[in-house]
Amino acid sequence: MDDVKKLAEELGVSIEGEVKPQVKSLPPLPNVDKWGTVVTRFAPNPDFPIHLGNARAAIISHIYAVMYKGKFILRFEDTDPRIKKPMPEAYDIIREDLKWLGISWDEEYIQSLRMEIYYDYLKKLIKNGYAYVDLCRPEVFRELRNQGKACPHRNEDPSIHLERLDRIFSGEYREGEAVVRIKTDLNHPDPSVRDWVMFRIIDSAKNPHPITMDKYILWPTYNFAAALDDHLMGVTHIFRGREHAVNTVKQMYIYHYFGWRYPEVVNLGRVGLEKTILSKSWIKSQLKTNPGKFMGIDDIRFGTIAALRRRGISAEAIRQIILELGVKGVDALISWENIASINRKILDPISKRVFIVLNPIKVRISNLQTPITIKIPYHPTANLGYREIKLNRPEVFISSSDAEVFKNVGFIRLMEFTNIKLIGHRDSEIVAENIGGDVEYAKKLGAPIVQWVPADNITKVRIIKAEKLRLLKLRSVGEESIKHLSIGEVVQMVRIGFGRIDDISRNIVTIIYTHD
RNA sequence: GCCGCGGUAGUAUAGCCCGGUCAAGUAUGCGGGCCUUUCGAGCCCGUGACCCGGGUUCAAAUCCCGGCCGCGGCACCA
Repeated sequence: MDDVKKLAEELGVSIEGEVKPQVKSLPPLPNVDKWGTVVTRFAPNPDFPIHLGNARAAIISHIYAVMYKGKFILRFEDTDPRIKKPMPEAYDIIREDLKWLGISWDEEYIQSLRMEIYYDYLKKLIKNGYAYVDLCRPEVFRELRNQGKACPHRNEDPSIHLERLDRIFSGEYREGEAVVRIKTDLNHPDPSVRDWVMFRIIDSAKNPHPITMDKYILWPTYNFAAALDDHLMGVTHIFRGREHAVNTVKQMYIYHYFGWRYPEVVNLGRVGLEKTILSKSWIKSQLKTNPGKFMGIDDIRFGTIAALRRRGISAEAIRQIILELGVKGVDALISWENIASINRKILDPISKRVFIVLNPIKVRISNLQTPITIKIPYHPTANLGYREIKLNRPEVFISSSDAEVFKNVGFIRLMEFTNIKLIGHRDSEIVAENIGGDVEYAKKLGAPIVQWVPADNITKVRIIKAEKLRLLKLRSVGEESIKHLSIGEVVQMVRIGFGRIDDISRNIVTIIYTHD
């Protein structure tokens, strides 16, 4: 042994398997010195729980805040009670998901609770002639805007607009009848930038907001609320999806009018997860039209954080994957192979090993004294304790695929127990003889080492597995100790793969298949 | 159509700003070996990539131009 070590040293090879940190670090942030303290934020829309793509912005923003000893803010952007109506439970689910991901925040804001602030600044903009209340019909405005022409209301005196604003507040206009626009460049190459909408009327009696109910009818758009808040909250670095690129251009106008400095922006590419559904709106519509076909918002075929957690993917694995993607603006499709490999390495040292047999075939063993109790450690090296497997009668189950091998080889080792020799088989039953001996003997015989379960002392196990977009349910049997695991625990089903205990009832344990 | 972003091995990523040290690093996958009472983990070795075409330069993955391909935006959504 020492010779090996010495040789390794001479060759400059490490045989200690020292833990390479391998923690990929993020590149430095631009212009940190010009801002002083780094302030980042994660600003989800609570219309649905967050998914892996959202988590990317959250994790990166949080890590940078920590890296620069700055501040991290959580801000719920819930200013559309009509089209993206907030889901009341989502606020808490998102908070929980973030905590689970290891993200903590220094400040939290909910935009629907900041309406008065938005109105204040809106009035300032109107007063100074930077914004106006537009009474044109949408089609009319669009027509003019596409030609680079001003709508007739644009050049009216600020006092008129202030007055109209009051009338909006008093409910004189209905949805679609008035809108507040910011004055930008009517010849901007991107028509959507031209005098974009800062506020619109939403009939909150018809579409009450879960937090403020029908208190407000004039709602800021994303671009107004986010732009204002980023400044008011002192955000210095913004990480958001590429789809927001134009929004930066739009929001600059507000900053320009107020004389503020726009934060540094990093546009991130979209994240996809192989064979998984990420789109919030898609998931939402599926759950609405086919509720019976799914396991809920955390159905393991979805890419929500809740789903990944339920499947047995660790928060650490998600963080590593996200870190590996870096801060590029290119889209990335994460493969399950990669995620599984990372997750495996995290779970392998800490998860219990248990015996589960798929498609059980009974093996009757002669020359075996029963009852007998076999004590097996839960983990080969980590100290996770032992479980006992009781055999009252000399009969065990092995999987049908192992049974086939047994028939060919003639010998097999029941893992951690004993070696047996094939005597014969009929129908769905194998007859064998206990020949005893240790692992070395099994190796000498060329006997495969397989997991097994006592035939008269089993726990029924249902394994749920995501196969692309289908859900497979595998029926199997496992050792009795499985019943005593805790829900949420991730175990390694020996020679099958990792699985998370999803449910334990008197007669069946449900395990969600994580990955190989 | 218009505006914008990007294209490094099967997949993901480093390098590109500040050309040479890049005959391109890492992870995963794949092939082989070792270890191991798992088809898991670990350890060795190997495999495999700069979208295409021009230009600048002594020198280009890196800079410039053109093309192709992919993606995003063009909402009274975020």
